[in-house]
Amino acid sequence: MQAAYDLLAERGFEGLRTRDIAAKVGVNIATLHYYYPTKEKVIRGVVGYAMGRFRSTLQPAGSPGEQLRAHFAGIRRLARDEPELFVVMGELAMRGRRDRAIAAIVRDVDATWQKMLTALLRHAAKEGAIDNSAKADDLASLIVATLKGLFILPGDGRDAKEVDRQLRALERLIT
Amino acid sequence: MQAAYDLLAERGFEGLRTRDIAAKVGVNIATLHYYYPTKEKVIRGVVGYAMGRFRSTLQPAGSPGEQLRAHFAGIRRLARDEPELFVVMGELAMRGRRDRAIAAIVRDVDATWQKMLTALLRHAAKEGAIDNSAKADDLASLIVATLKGLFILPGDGRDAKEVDRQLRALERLIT
DNA sequence: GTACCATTCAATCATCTGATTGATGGAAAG
DNA sequence: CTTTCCATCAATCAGATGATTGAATGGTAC
Repeated sequence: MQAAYDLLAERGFEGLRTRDIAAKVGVNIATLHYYYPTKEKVIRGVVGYAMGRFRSTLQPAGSPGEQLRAHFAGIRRLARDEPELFVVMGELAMRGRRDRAIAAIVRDVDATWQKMLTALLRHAAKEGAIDNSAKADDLASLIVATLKGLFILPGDGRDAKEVDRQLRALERLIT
Repeated sequence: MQAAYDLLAERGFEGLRTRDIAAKVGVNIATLHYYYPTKEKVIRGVVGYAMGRFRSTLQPAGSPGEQLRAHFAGIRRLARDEPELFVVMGELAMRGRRDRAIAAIVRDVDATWQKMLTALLRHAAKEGAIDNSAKADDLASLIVATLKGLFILPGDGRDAKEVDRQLRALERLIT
């Protein structure tokens, strides 16, 4: 799974080969097929691995008023420490267009993310930390879209400074 | 180019085959290779085709104060009328990670988009239509990221209503 | 010691895929 | 009419690719 995950991040679905996965593990192709009968099964495994990894970072922590900022900081740290994760998420998002099973999983993670953000925004609004003119769930889905655009898609703002500036602009808009 | 573009939107780079392109045109593979010696050349052609298509929608129009809203409406209309374009842009963005030439082109289009938005925001700020506490270019790059996340990546908000709500939330945040 | 089972591998298969070749037909040039 | 050039095609190639097979290895149970 680790090898497949790494190769998926490195070459995308376009360049993912069962032979390469087996080679990276240092094992015969037949051995790979012994555990994962088809390439599809391998991919399913990787999807679970990657999504679990992302899910585990969604748990909010810290003082209520600071949770939103903490969440952004957490995502930014994740992007710095494990950039492959966002590449894989992009690959999965794209593949979700043509693969119902993957689409369902991606949708599920998105929904979890958005719900968490919604709750977090409601909290912050009650404390008066943010403006609550917009409905929390609308704002949450917008923020999710922004963060995805910011971290999943490769863009101009790839250097840490640029991302920092963009996140600050986002915080300023919300609060 | 049209056939290759359509197939790229339909199957992604992962499933793009020269044979299928030729078949879609109703022509022999050798004929395709007669005009485009390699698959790479075909792809370059499609990139130019797609990016030109998007670029042509970036020209702002309408009364100064309404240009921002008009821009959002234009993107939304484009997403409705030509959803393939955004799929292709997503494919290109992803491939840009592994293909310097494509990355440069994508970066260029992004920069054009962001500059246009920056100018548009400055206009609106002078008119007092929007808050100008944030630097225009920071805000512009943030908006580009949001729009990309909203339209390029497949998400929960695929139905027109959801997108409408998200765009309205974005407008409310900015103004 | 023998039978059984899980694991691994070298070799191989069938198909896919980008690309090439040599031939054919037809239009333009002389 | 003949020559030349352009466009197209059927056929084919070489390498890649997902998957399978049958044999070998080593460990466990009886």
